[in-house]
Amino acid sequence: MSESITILHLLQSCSSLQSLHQIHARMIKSQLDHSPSFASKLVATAARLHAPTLAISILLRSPDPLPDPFAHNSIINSFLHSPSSSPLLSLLFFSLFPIPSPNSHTFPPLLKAAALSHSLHLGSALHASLLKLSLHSHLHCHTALLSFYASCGDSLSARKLFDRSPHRNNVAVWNAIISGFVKHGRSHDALEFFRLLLLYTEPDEITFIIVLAACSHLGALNVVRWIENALKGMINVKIGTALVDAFSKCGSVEDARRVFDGMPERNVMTWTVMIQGLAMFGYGEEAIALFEEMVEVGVRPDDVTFIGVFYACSHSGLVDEGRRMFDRMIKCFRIAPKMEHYGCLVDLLGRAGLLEEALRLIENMPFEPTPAIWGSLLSACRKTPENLQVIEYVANRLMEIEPENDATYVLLSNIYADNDQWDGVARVRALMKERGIWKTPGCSSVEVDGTIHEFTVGDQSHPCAVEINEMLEEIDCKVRDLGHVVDTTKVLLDIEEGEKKNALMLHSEKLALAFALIATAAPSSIRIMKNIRICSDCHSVMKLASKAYGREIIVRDRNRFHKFTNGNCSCLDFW
DNA sequence: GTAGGGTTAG
Repeated sequence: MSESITILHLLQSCSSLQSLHQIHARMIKSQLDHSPSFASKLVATAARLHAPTLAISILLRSPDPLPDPFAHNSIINSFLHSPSSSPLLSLLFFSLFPIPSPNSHTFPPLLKAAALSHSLHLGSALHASLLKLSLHSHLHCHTALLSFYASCGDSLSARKLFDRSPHRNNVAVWNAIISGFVKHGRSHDALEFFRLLLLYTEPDEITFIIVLAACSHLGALNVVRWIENALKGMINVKIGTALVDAFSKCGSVEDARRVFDGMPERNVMTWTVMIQGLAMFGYGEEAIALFEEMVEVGVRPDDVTFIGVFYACSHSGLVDEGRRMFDRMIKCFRIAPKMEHYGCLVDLLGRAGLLEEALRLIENMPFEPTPAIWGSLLSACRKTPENLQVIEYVANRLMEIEPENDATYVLLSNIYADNDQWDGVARVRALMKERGIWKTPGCSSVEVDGTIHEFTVGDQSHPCAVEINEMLEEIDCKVRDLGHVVDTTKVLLDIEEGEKKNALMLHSEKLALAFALIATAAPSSIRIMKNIRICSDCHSVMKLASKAYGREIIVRDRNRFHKFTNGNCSCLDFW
């Protein structure tokens, strides 16, 4: 075998930088390093081994310029994928080392880097280059461009490209735009596009995974069921895990468990989503039991699994179990606790009223406490409003670090309201006004006959707005008939003076409830999903409405479910 | 001829 063929084979199978150096020495000895095609392969091999800077140094030492873009493309890719590198470096390399003749392989990774660094400027410049080179319609460049605009939130440009796309029979183009919608909280649009996709082409596994994420945000249980049916018999670990997760997040832990039990193969993610699903619904003991089963069958839990485990403990008030699990995570599984784990533990202790222990934990953490840690203590404090001194201390710390974060103000205001301290509420609201803080509007969704209806606070844009308002009044009357006085004060505080009457129960989840009551007949249960950061105070209304209308009402507030039946709530949280 | 697009839990 000639030396050059041997070196080609060696480069192909090279798996360490040490052997790369040896091959390089051999190339110099046989003077092959002067050949542009060999130099190019050497550079590409260094890039493949996640050594982009070594690749650049070989590139610079190569005697002749390399006309083939292969070596440059490999370095761009290497900067994008090397664990210790930043995507911006691939863009920097591209601008500092111009490629003599860039091709269709050059741009997709650069566009991905621009998307990852949220740089609309750099991406638009790449778009211009693509147009200049007439590469803009090339399938992979076109998809990458579309994905770039969609994931940067420039949906107008994304839509423009998509509407004129010559590749609308290609599923990747659809996946790019649908995933862009999901990333920007427009899951409703994502589902609309999914329906449209079915008219043009066949969805693939990636489509289903993206769409299942959209369903999870919206609580589109029937769409998840439809997908499960469409996939009959073709459920692998990935799609099965996504299904289990989507079913749990849509409020059907039973369906999640059914899919989980039927899976022939499960990995750490599958177990983790099932544990989380049980935890979300308040089945803390079951979640812990499943964790033990997981360990017993030999699946090693990771750091995310423990988030689910702590979540289960805090949701079900299992304080000792939580403390034990924290020790076990460190000692038995050698997992170093991250900030998120401390956050969970702080939440658990805070909810149990052990504020001093929670504060001690924060002080003894090996990291500087983040706003998220203080925030998790503050929201946990809501369970024990009698500790107002600690609450005010924590809230003040938070307002110092993050004066622009609306969640802190709203939380503190709600805690004062829980304690009937209306002067406190007024103080916080005045502070918000003074500092120009805007509350992020909450958004709730409800599925009726497979269609998702979305509502924001005070939303009057629904076609049935008139009926919804009448229904809200009716709910109010029925609830009063039950002999309970609805405390609407907290709701009214959000609204300016003079609008009190109309403002009654205009929180987004109440609008969703009123619509669902009009649109569905008893005894069907009502599932309302709320994707926001802050809890609002609709709990008592939901409780009473479940009794007045004989309905089961399930409300998801972020990742916690509250189940209301016949005037009772099955969750331990907060209330 | 090598490589390139859409993707998985808190």
